[in-house]
Amino acid sequence: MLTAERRQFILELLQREKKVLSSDLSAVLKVSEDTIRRDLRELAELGLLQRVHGGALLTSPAIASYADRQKQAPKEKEAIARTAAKLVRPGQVVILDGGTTTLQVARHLPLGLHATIVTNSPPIAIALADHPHIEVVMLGGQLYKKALVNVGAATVEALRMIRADLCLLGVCSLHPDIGISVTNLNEAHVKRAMIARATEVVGLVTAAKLDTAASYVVESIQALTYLVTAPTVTDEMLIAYKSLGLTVIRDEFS
Amino acid sequence: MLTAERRQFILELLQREKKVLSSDLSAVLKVSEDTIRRDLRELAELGLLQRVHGGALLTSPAIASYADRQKQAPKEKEAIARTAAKLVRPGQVVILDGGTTTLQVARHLPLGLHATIVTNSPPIAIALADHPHIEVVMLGGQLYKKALVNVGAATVEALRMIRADLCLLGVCSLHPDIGISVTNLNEAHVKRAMIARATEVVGLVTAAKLDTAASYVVESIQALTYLVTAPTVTDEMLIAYKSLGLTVIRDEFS
DNA sequence: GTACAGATTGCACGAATGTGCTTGAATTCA
DNA sequence: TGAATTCAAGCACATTCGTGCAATCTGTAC
Repeated sequence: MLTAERRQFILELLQREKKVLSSDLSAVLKVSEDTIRRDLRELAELGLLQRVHGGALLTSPAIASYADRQKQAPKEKEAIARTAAKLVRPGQVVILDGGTTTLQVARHLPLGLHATIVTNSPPIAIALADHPHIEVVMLGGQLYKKALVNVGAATVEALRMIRADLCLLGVCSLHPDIGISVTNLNEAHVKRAMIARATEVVGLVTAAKLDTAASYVVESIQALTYLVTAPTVTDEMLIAYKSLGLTVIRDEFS
Repeated sequence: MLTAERRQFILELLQREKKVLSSDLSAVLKVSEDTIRRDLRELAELGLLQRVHGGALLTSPAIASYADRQKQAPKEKEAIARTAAKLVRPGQVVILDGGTTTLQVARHLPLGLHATIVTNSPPIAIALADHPHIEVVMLGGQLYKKALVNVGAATVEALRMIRADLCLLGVCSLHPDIGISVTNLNEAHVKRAMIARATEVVGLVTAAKLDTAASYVVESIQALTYLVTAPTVTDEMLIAYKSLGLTVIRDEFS
């Protein structure tokens, strides 16, 4: 195994596990701990990980907490993301909201797909950077650090220039009567603008977010064209939404 | 076997195996390792593979150039970045250009610093997300994947709303007569707009970029207030720049 | 056919890189 | 505090790399 290859492996493992131990890596990769330490030191110098006694952690606390959320129900999110990614047609202009589920969508877009992705999320932009045929348009604004998305008047204003075919919206809370709601007013404004600028709107929602509400209301349920949810959600939970005219898409168990 | 034919074979094998070893290729193709190394070097220059010690790896072309550049002279870049980070005063609004050196600047800003950072680089925005007292303003635009920065009319337009105290500019090429130049026209437009919107402009430049020029000229040397460069650069190399009125800052050896 | 320029290749040699080991210092934990 | 682990620095060894140089091959012009 080549040195560069080994380091790439370490980074990938770190991405998945959130932390790595020198001793484990030494055993798994069958090289001395010295070599592992050298690897970790050099990767840390490049800013690709954070060196700590005994191993290494993901780069920054903020990204780590972001990574934490990424670990919450990853299976469910991935299933939703995979299904949602199939809704994107070649040549479309798609607004991709920020969030951990939508980040998964970005990762699951087929490599051959030609499309334009408009997003307010720096991590999504970076994730799409090595996608050969996707044009990425980034919406500027103030960075809302907790969610790693750009928000504010600049973001809403930039959206006024966009006329998209599809909007994939990460939904924090969904309730039949209250509608789509979030915990941050700026995010609400941006999501509302995104909905307004797309022909079809898809809500991505995990089971835990169904029938909940937060402080700031984005739009009513009718603003959504499709609802993509996990296979674990029962039909019963969805009756109220279907009766409001929503088309519900659930992935088969994979 | 023709040279072109051999290189084609290398690329195909790489596509299948994800990696190739110089020694293996030498044996299979019955040529010396020197020839293989030459092949790999030239293919890497074309961006068709990623050269590593011992062989080559498959690469996603867009992001590869960025990853490569991150590995070039990291020590020197860090020294420059550390020095440049000291120029930021509390409370200032600072435009931080994209690039590998400026990313290091972001990482070296003191944790206690209160400031606003305006940037067109998603990686810089993410790097600053865990900084407790820095407000991050992201400039939108089209993502230029090779450098991971946003460019285009939207970026320039967004800058018109900004009036910054300081601009830290990653300089690709610097020449006493030609000025600051870059390899991409859109980048040139953005850098020019950044310079125009800041009271003081700092150029960050590694030794290899001094006295070079690229296709698109951003501004003359006089547009810069300060030039930050590495301790390895000799006084002699800087005479021409100093005589143009530039204040040159070199870090002490660390 | 002959001469010549340019490209390609293999070889030699010194430099750079990667690895494991040893030693002594630093860190962590009981 | 003491013991165990982890770390950094230095050393030796093997591999890989880059460069300069000479030999070979290719195509072109005369």
